[in-house]
Amino acid sequence: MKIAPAYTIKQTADQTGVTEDTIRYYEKIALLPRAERKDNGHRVYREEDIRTIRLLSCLKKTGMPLEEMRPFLAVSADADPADYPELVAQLRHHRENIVSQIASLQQVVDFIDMKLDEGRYRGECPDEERSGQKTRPISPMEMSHFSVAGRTGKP
Amino acid sequence: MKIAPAYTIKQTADQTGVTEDTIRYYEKIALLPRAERKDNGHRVYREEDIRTIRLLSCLKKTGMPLEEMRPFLAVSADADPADYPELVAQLRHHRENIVSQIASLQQVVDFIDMKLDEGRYRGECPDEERSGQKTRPISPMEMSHFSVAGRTGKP
DNA sequence: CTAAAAGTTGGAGTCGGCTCCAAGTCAAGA
DNA sequence: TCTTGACTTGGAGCCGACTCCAACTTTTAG
Repeated sequence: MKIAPAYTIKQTADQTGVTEDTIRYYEKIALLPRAERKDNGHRVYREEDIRTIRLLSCLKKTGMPLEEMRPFLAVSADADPADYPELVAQLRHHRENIVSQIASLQQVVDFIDMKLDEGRYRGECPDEERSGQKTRPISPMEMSHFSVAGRTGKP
Repeated sequence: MKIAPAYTIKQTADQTGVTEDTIRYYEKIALLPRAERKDNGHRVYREEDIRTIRLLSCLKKTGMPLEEMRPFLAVSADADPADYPELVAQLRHHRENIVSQIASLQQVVDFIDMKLDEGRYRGECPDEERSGQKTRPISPMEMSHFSVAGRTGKP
């Protein structure tokens, strides 16, 4: 049988771009499960852990607070999410958020593009808070032809 | 001639979803220009200001630190960005970041979708840190058919 | 005239997310 | 044997981004 490759915390940090301190911190606040230890107490990481840490780092880049990441990890660690209906609901909810965030980002890109190839323009953001209605689920497809909402400059 | 509509800080807060305190804070740190005042010292906001605040709020949702937003505002306020080549470079740089962030987010969506309709899977994040090479500029188009990078589960 | 509502200021406090110690353990090399 | 280096722990400190407060000035309603 094959041996599963194991990594030190330093190697893990290098591979994920997350610092050792931060990895330990995530473990401390139980965002990551307590890592396996060697006899000398040193942490050992597996491919799976590295993927998990990458996922965290990825979510972090999107501005998600650490507390909101927990549902992702629950799903990431456990076997079947279908066993936890509440978790599934949370995940769906997060999906919506992210999709709408993609739309926001796409608008920022549009904003920049506009600014870069003409002088004056200001894009709008889709705003899930405004008028408390459900976030409209904009599909990634739909998003790509997002048109400019209004213009401010002279005609 | 028409009168330009003006808003109180409260109305502005309501319309943008940014609290009054935060708006004042942004002004304090000069992220927003000092707002026009009425005779009694109360701040007055115009459509333009509201758009600017929405832009900030939009950028914030993406996890961008306030300091990084300044270039956007410079462009937003000034006339022609082409006058400031360094600013243009910064904007392009930010555009790249955002595009790659969109890709990250899309992967998170994929991750969730996978998790939701089968049991176990773990996606990867595109990682600009790893091996210091330039962020590959993934176009929004290209992104929409992002395929799953690898799979861990059953065939 | 008084009271409540909506604003102003400066400054203090809070909270999330690290980041940086100091003190200690262990393993390998000169 | 001594030192170097990679790790461990608990805890303190820091910074960004608010958030709250006290003291004050209007303005509007009753």
